[in-house]
Amino acid sequence: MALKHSKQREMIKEFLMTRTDHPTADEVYVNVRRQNPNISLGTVYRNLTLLADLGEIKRIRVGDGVDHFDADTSPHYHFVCTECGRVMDLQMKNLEEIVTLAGANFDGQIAGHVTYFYGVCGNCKKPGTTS
Amino acid sequence: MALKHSKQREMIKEFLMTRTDHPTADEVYVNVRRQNPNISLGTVYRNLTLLADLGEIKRIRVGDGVDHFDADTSPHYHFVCTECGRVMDLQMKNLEEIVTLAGANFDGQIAGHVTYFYGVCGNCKKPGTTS
DNA sequence: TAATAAAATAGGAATCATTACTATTTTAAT
DNA sequence: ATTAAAATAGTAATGATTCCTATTTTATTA
Repeated sequence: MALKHSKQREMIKEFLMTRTDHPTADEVYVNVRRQNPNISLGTVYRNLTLLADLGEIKRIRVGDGVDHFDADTSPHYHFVCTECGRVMDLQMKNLEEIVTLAGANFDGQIAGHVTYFYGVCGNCKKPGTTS
Repeated sequence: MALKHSKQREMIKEFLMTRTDHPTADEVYVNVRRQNPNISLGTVYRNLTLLADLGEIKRIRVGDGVDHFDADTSPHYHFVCTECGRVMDLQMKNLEEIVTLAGANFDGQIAGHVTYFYGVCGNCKKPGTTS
């Protein structure tokens, strides 16, 4: 833990660590405001970006137009439910080898890949379960 | 070709078909305006969305905050250059089998995957080449 | 401990991509 | 030719995110 965090930054990181789903900046804002009603949305954004730059959290983009954040920085994949929009973790091995495949007929230098999966989550599959 | 396209819609699709890179809505707008200086940005957006919904073009999201569009609707992967931001095609086999891997320890129904690669493109690799 | 400097905040304004709205025009159908 | 449907241009609205600035908090130093 190189940098000493401000109170609000610590709060934001703590909150993220309690969550296995992957909140958006606004969700972080709404929740953290319960402990600190004065915190501003700008502060949430600034600190999420800072934490992501430090590598202490991860920014997740799954094409829904909103950034999600994850306190688990270990490499893993995500699933987005096309019904409820939730983003959840997937238990599966890393696919780094596909970078080699991708580089085989390509001129440039491939540094990495982004992969996520989509479909209907376990909750939405069960009819009548609106949660 | 089920639906008869309007003049501007046809123009947009034609333009996309001439491009192997993957223009954004604004790039489409700027270019198509050369043939029809009166076309509005709203029309470009509306028709790109319509064409994508019809399956005649594909919307590509590579996490740069802007949608790109591709007239090639066959399944293939993309590469984003972290230097110049360009989005280009990759020559490689489809990885649909990873959906099975992803579904192995997952509760829901996985319908598909999104994968793209990033790194430095051939052009940006060569130092001094600013193009 | 008081004074000074640096870092961070709250709150609001600005930005940028995209979508929505509406009066008008174009195209199709009768 | 008349009427109805579809699409457009142009502009306003939206929503996520970033930027700006006066003020506050925290750290540093004498």
